[in-house]
This record gives sequence, C-alpha cells and structure tokens, in this order.
Amino acid sequence: MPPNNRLWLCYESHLRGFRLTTPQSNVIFILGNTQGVTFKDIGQQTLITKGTLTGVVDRLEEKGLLKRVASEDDRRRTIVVLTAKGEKVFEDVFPKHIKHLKARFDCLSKAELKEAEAILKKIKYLF
Amino acid sequence: MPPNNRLWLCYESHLRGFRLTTPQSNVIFILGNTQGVTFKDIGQQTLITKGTLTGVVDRLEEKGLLKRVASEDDRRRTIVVLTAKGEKVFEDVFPKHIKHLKARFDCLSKAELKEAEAILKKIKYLF
DNA sequence: GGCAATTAGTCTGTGTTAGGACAATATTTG
DNA sequence: CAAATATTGTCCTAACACAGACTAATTGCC
Repeated sequence: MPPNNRLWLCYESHLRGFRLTTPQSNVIFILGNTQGVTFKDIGQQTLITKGTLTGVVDRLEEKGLLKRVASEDDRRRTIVVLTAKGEKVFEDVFPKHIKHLKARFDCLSKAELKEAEAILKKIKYLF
Repeated sequence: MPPNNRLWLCYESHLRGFRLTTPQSNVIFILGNTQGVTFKDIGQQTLITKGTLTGVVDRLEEKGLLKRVASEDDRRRTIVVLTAKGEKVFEDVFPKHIKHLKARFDCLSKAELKEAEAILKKIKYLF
C-alpha cells in the first residue's frame, strides 16, 4: 500500500523520468546481466504475484524492452529475456538509480545501517 | 507498493475476515471516536491521495458504514462521519486488529522496539 | 501405462494507486 | 470591490494488487 510517503515518491519519481514504473523497473533490474528468467522466479524476487506480473511483462513487451521465449525443457515455462533495447535501458537506468538511492542512505553511518538491518530482520522474522 | 510480503499479508488477511480492505479499515479507524473528519484530513492521516480516497469513501458509503456531510463553515469541504453501523464495525474490528498486531510485536523487547523506532525515524528524515 | 496431483502462466473481477483536469468555493492582492 | 490565486473534492486514465478460476504441461503414484 505504501506509496504516498516521501521515501517511496523519491524512488518512484526518479524512475518516472525514464518512463518506467517501479514494478517495471524492478523487472528490468532482475533481468539485467542474465540469460533470461522465468515468470515464477521474477515473481519471487520482485514480490509481484504471477497474475500481476503478466500485465507488467505485457507492457514491457509492448515497449520492446523484453520478449517472452518458450522454454524447451519444460513447456509450461516462459522465459523472459531483455531485448537489445532493454539491455540499453538497464545499463542506463540501473547505475543511476543505485546512485540516486545511495546518495540518501550515505547520510547514515555504517553503524546506523547495520543497526537498521538488524532490527528490520528481527521484524521480518516475526511474520 | 508493498503488499505481497508476509507482514503485509498478515495485516491484510486479518481485516479481510471483516470484509474490509486495508485502506477501508484505515478510514474507519481514523473516523472512530470523532465527530467526523474532512477528506483532506483523512488523506493526510492515512497517506491516501484525495483522488483515491474518493473511491474508498464511495465503497464504504455503499456499505452503509459512513456518510458524507456538507460542511457549513466552508462549502468546499465534505465531512465524513461514521453511521451507527459504521460505529459498530469500528468497535468490533479496531480492538481485535490492535490485539492481532500486538501479539506479533510483543515478541520484541521494549529495547528492541525503541531501537526500531529510532532508526526508522532517522531514515524517515532522510526524505 | 494411466490417472491424480502439482506447477506455470493467463484471465477475470474488485479494489487501490497516483497524476492531472476540472468545477465550485475561499482567500489574497491590487 | 475585482481579479488572481489557492483549496477542496470529483472524475478520468493507466497501472498495479490479490484471489480465484482456468488451461496446458509435467510429475508422482499405483
């Protein structure tokens, strides 16, 4: 539910400059530097449910950033692969996005970051 | 953006048992024990943007849980008020929901909770 | 081998999300 | 006072979000 807080908007508005939504960019980021990833694996890494992912991939395919390839080992599977255009977008956006976020979190000390990670992990394991 | 992580699902699925979505219950929780709240104030407290809030309030109004009342001081404003039925739902769901969450967070010590609050506030103020 | 159970992805339905255009009303300013 | 500006809520569009039903393909079990 989150959007609409400043952290989120900072993340999202930066990506919008590249004509990508957050879920779309997450998919691109997963796919970068791989030979292709299945729907299922993308879903597990991005925490997007499969039904939603179908639509996200549809829109990225329409933009020509990726394509669906049928798996030969298991014909139920679809492998999603970046196109050349998609690779270019990945190489452009990903480093800029990391830099954009890093600039904010660099305001925290190493000790603070460690502390944050530790306490958030504890909360995560409650659920 | 979050849904689809376990913390979120734990929160959401509990509410679904009461036929309320998360934004809907948040609105109900804001409205409980008040004489009514304007759209703007509900939006600020729930972090729901006004355009979205219109739809959320529409659906709660259809369920008969709240009603829109025109403000007399400022005729641009609409005040949202729980109906008797809405009050009942609030009094039923709110305590149960708090209890449900508290049960999880009670696994953390007071020191851990304080630590979590402190570090999250720091992150918040980066943005 | 053959049927049940599982898995992968799509589709449908309802609800939430932001952003921008809009109309009505209030406030500020010249 | 009148015009410019700001505020409040609605409507619209495009994109997510989950759950559940569905199809096709694979695996397990007898």
